[in-house]
Amino acid sequence: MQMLFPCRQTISRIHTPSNPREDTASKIVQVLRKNSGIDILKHSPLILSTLNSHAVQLVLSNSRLPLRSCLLFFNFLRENPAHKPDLVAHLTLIRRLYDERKFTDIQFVLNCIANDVDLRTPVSKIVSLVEGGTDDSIFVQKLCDMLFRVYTDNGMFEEAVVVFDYMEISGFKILERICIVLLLALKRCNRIDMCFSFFRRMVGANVEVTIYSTTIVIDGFCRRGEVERAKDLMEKMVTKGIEPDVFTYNMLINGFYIKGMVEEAIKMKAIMEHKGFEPDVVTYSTIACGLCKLKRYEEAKMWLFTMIGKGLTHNLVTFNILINIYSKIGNLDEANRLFEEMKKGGVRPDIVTYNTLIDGYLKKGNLQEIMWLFEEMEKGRVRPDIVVYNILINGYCKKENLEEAKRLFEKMEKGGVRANTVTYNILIDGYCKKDNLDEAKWLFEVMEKSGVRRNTVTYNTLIDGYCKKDNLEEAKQLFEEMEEGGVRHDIFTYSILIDVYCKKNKLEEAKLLFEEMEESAVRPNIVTYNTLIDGYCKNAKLEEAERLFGEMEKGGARLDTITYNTLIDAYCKEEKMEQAYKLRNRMEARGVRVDTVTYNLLIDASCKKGDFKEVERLFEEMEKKDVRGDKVTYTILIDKYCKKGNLTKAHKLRGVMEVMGSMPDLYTYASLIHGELSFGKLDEALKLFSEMKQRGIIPNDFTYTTIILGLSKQGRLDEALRLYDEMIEAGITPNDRVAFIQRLRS
DNA sequence: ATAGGGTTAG
Repeated sequence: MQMLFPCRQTISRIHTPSNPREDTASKIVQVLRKNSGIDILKHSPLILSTLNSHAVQLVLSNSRLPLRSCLLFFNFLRENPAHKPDLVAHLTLIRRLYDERKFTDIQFVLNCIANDVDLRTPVSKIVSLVEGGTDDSIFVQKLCDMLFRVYTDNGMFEEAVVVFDYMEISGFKILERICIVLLLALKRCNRIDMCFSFFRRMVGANVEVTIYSTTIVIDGFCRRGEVERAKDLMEKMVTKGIEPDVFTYNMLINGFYIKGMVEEAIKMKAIMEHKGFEPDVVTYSTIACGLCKLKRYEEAKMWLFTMIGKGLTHNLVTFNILINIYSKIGNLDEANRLFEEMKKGGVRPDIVTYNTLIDGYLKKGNLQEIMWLFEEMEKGRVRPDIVVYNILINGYCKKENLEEAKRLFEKMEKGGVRANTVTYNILIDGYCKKDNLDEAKWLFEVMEKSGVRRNTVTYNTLIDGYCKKDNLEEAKQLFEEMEEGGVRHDIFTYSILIDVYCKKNKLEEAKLLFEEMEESAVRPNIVTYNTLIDGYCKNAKLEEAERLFGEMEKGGARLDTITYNTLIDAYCKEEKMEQAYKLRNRMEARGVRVDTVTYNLLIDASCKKGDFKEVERLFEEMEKKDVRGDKVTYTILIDKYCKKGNLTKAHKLRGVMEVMGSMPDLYTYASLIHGELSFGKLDEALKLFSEMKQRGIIPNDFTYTTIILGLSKQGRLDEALRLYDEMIEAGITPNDRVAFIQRLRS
């Protein structure tokens, strides 16, 4: 303990001034008692030259000198390296300050002691120094309280605990109120273990602990994701007669929220009600938020409506959550209505409100509304923050406009808003999805250099990028790098790798990883299962897939649309249409949303069978069930009509799809071009070909090859050659069917 | 309380 307090000086006792230079002291007192005495003293080198520790002590303890003058003198000495006041001087002043109950000033002086290595002294020594002339134990206790507080405020937690120990040994009464300062400070600094151990010391020292301190520790555990431990602590305290209150319950509910355990959070709310506590706005908001995190927006909405129904009023947070819900489910009209309602009700929207709405409108492609929101923000002096930049940069990335995304990124940094981990993650994902792994990896390196922390999402994004590019080596290396760098693998990391193994027909490897995942206590979720089921399906192991599916169903897992679609696809591919329809009906019966993909699978299968009646029936059914066709739906049909030679119908459908808001993509164009060419309509095909390129759709090798062959068949060799070069330029490797071009060249 | 990553169909 002594080590904590380097103490170089030898201290004489305070209250026995045996100073041979009482002269100096009384001279100084005389000067200081005058008006502006301190200024006179500053210009009296003769007096100052005789000043020493004892003289200072005499001056400060002289009751004829007003306290104000003492403080001026003390500060003058502090600013003067030659006359730096020693520990005794500090303590003398403290004693005087205490007599006049100037506690703020005492804290200031104690602060000086704590922050000066030369003065720092063990609490026992300080006490022995002041106790020499006083048996005022209330003063000593008060001094300890304040010293404890000063150490805490300065982040000197170990020193604070030493004071606590001293107080315990001395048999002082330690108030919970004092200890809470340290508990809160430790929690704020994320020193949760120390927070808990100090709490235990409090209990051990018979401090009258209440639910207040207990809740601080519980909150600390919860925030660190240790909600179970928090719950255990609560239960243990209940046996000691300390009952949780609304705050405690809310903290525990928040703990479950952090871990994504909404069901547990809801259970906890029931318990608190059972114990006679009314859930408040925080309780309901936390549960609603937890449901939002799980994308269960309808339930989240219900909870908030229940809250309002109970007469609890909306605040900024609940408005923001509700606006977020409507934004996420795409009902921007309702989100905007709430936005107006909150303003009318006198709740000022904040940066979160604006960001939420901007994100919602961006995903709807409504740029006009976004402009208005930005104008309103400026008027309300709400400054754009990193989150809204990330939203916009992400918008550009998802539209594959990486140039604009990067431009905004640079503009943002020039404007003084620093990119964070999320910003980089967004851009890295953008470049990965654009197949520009070099740029993605470069940004990954830039993060390191600019001191932006790389987290699990960063690694997952890049690993997925490499997996999708078939670069398993790089992916695996990053996976290992995570371990070394202390970045945790999570369910995404495993799912990404399990997927790539499934897709590469390495089912054994996938299963091995699945087991490894369970060992590292990462629980598989619906995505992991869907990935594996698809892996089995596509590797001719339908029975295995069915087995896993049944296991999930029995285990009470929430099977989702993708789970069903994956199996329906497998049945369609094996032409087991009866089974496919049976599953479709089952998903409906279980309340699982039948979506566009489900219909696309059935429509495609019916097309392949040539059962157009069924195709039409399915189309009608989609309309009735309000399932919108997408570009894949239309492309399936367009392809079918092209193959049948009904080009008029195919083009008509292409028109319909654009009216319905689905843009034709690579596959659509490929079908149409192939259709035109098989009827010798080369110019029509060329027109489509340049149209798709104009729209920024990069043709694949199949499209290039088909067009090049079409051109060469009609003797238009120059054009064929030009396209061939264009294809090479685009980085597409030519296949055997156009190898003749090389010979043609030479 | 707002932003980022993994699974299905042509």
